[in-house]
Amino acid sequence: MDNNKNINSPNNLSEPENKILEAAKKVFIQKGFDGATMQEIADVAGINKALLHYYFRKKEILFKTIFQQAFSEFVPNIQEVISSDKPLRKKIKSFIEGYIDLLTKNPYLPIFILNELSQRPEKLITIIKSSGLNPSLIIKNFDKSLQEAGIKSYPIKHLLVNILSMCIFPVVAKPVISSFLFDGNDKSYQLFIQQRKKYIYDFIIKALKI
Amino acid sequence: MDNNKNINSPNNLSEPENKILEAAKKVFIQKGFDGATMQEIADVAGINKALLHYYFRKKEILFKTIFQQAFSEFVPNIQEVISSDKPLRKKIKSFIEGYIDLLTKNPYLPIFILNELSQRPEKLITIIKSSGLNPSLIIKNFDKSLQEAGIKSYPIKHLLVNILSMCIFPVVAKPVISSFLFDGNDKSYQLFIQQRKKYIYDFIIKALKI
DNA sequence: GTCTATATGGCGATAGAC
DNA sequence: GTCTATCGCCATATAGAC
Repeated sequence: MDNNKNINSPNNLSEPENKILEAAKKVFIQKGFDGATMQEIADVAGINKALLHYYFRKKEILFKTIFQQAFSEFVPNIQEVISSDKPLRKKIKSFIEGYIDLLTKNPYLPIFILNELSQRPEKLITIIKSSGLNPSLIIKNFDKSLQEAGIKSYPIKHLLVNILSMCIFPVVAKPVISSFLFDGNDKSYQLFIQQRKKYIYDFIIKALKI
Repeated sequence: MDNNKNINSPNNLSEPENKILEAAKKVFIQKGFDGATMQEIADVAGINKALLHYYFRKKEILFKTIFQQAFSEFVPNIQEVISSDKPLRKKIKSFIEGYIDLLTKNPYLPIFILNELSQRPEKLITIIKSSGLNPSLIIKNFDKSLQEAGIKSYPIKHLLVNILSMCIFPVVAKPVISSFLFDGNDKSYQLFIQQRKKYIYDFIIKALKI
């Protein structure tokens, strides 16, 4: 029996379980699967290694739990935005602003996801497929919006990838961009990212001639 | 004395040194610093661990050598393209096509660079700074081209990042894109990447109203 | 230069007392 | 459930024969 329920917790997990997950998230996202150690996760969680293995029998099990959680955070409420009944321009604007805010709050998330996914595609692809994301529905809704706005000349998958690229890549490539374009000045880089809300939007609107 | 020079080699390195570098590149790029082992590198090179340490005293030294080499491959001849005297549209077109070809040939390169750079920014930033890339010169030349083409309304750094994002991100995010947009079909994904040469170009040209 | 053998340490994982 | 102690393994790195 679990005599250690945390009544104040929003989920049904015991208190150490929550501390472990929080610690594991921090360590895995910062160092990746190979770079993270169970010892460090235990230290951050304020428990010892043995207890870690008591709750999550293997490193891989703990990792997959974290990865799944991270992936669902990384995928925003795009479905919601796209299927709303706002005009197309508003939809695009909301999506960009929301996503850049999300990325600003979780700058390590995308590179973690993308790197792990590159190194263990087979093992992780099932996890991302069970994320509840429905790409064909998104495509369908987005396509409808484009049709209504009279845009037929640009393929929707490329448009979708263009938008995502321009939002995510600058966060993933922070070290290069910050160093080469802003002399390592973090304030300038952060400002640049915020400015992108406007400039990505402008770019897309002009490209689509809306 | 080095009694093992490889006369046929284009560089000045001994034969085992070249085999080691080739093997290390393959392993490091595929598995990252933490995931790679000296044993595997030695195996791929067809030598033993001890010899590895004879030539490169520490894993980190070998890694930095590979990283530097990888980074200079990852950074294309952008300088050359930008400072040529072709019209702006041609410059943009050449750059996109050349870069996508480069990325198609080396699809693991960008995620390797970006991930290692995220995890060890301080240690690697000096390496990328010594890459010979001159960003302010590129900006300057590119800016001149834009001025001549009568484009003043869009900030150059954002434009530069937009172009790079749309080229690089789809390669970095291959597992997600392939799985979600193309049902895991690699042929379809590869075709998509090739199509991007045209669609990225179109997108930019329209956005800039050239 | 190249090898075998080994030192040394940290890793994931488990045993077993409490 | 939580701890200390420890196992077995594999990592980087070195010693020393040839």
